[in-house]
Amino acid sequence: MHKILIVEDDAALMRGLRDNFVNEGYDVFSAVDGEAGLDYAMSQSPDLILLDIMLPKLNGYEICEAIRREGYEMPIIMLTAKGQEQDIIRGLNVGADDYVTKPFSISELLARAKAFLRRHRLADSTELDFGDCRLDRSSHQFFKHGSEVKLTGKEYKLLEYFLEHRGKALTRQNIMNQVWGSTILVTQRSVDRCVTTLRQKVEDNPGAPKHIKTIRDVGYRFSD
Amino acid sequence: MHKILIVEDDAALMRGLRDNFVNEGYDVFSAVDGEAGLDYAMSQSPDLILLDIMLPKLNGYEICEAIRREGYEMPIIMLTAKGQEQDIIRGLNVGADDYVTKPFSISELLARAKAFLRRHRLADSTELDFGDCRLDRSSHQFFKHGSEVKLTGKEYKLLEYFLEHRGKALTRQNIMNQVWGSTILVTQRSVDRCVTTLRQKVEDNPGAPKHIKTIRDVGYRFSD
DNA sequence: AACAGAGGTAACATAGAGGTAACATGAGAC
DNA sequence: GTCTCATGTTACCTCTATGTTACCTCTGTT
Repeated sequence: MHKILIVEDDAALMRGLRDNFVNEGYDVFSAVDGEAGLDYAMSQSPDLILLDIMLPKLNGYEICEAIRREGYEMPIIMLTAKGQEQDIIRGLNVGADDYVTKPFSISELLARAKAFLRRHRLADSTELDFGDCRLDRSSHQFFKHGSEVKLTGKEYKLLEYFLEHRGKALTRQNIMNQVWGSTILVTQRSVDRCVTTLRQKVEDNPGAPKHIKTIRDVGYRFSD
Repeated sequence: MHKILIVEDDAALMRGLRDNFVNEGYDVFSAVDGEAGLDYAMSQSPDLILLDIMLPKLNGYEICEAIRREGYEMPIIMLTAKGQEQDIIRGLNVGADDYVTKPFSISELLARAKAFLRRHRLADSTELDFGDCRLDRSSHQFFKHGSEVKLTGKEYKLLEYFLEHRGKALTRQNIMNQVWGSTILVTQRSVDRCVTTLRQKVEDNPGAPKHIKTIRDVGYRFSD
């Protein structure tokens, strides 16, 4: 079941959108102002966001920017009343994936949303390899040099997150948001600790890690 | 510090705009006719331009067009007395990024300007190149002649600052404010020391630096 | 040439970031 | 209930980045 967040302050439009998406079998959550929308996006990490631009408290651009800044990567579709080029460009610049101009056809919007969700799912390759290791998501197992090494839940999610962002510098905050979820309050040192245990299972020489590198004052980086 | 150019022939409006932007900490430059505005834009390459349409000598459209023709890409916000759609479209067609219709609210204009400047910063290319070197911000790595050279946190930030201000004379005070942060109190000699270590990693011949030049009695300048 | 002042840089001191062991807590299995 | 294991927290230790100082070199001025 896909979770969809709709951020829209026009009650009538909201009702229409909600009904249609619920009908298609999505789990719909709604927010009527910018702040609530941003809060929800951060804490619940929905699979897709429909985002109006003109909103009370925080506008759509600001929300979009904030979401991306925190490292979330779910698709965002902007709903814009104005068709002006500059609005669209501005939206795309702050990290939106697509936009529709009001008034829009619901069926077109549904089609676009479906396409994003499908693509997102397909992009998940079931096997993630690096070095002589393999993470198999279908069986939820990790193999090193051909034999299974048991990972705990957090270790698994952390490794998965690293593998989906190879080569990128990741801050502890990014990692906490994505692996722990931003509703959970844990110390940043918990990230360090989990990294340590993961290194002991993943690295040949955990004291001199080859894959999970520390970037002082920043966070970590995974390299193949 | 962002440089803003205001081209406006109405003295009262100019004063109001200037005061507000100076208050927000921008470096404001002004021109009261089209020719002067264009000259300034070309020679100083400000970070943002506020451009009135009705101007003596050259009108706003002509200036905008000329700036873009010369390859400059800073954001331009048009100030237009007329709200007619066609003026707006004409402005966008000749390369403006946004417009506000007089009379406009100063705070709205400030917000838009801020958004453009911020986006410009975010849209900054993730890779910064010079000579045979490359700073990759997404992975937080520095490469020289194709192989990685490790930079410390300060060295990284200092190099990033240099690269964002190539060719400009930077005083030690500028550097301290931007790289160390103006709350941190350190000796200016700390800047020298950091420059030295950075040179040893960046320059082929640190004793005779090619990129990080000293400007006696002033500070430093970075050149490609 | 002598000097003064600016900047380069080696050497040292130290704060603080991160690794990690040890302990605490809490949930699920049985 | 008890046991076990995952995971968060704390404390301690190590190591490195970085600020400061001191001394040297270079440059420009008289």
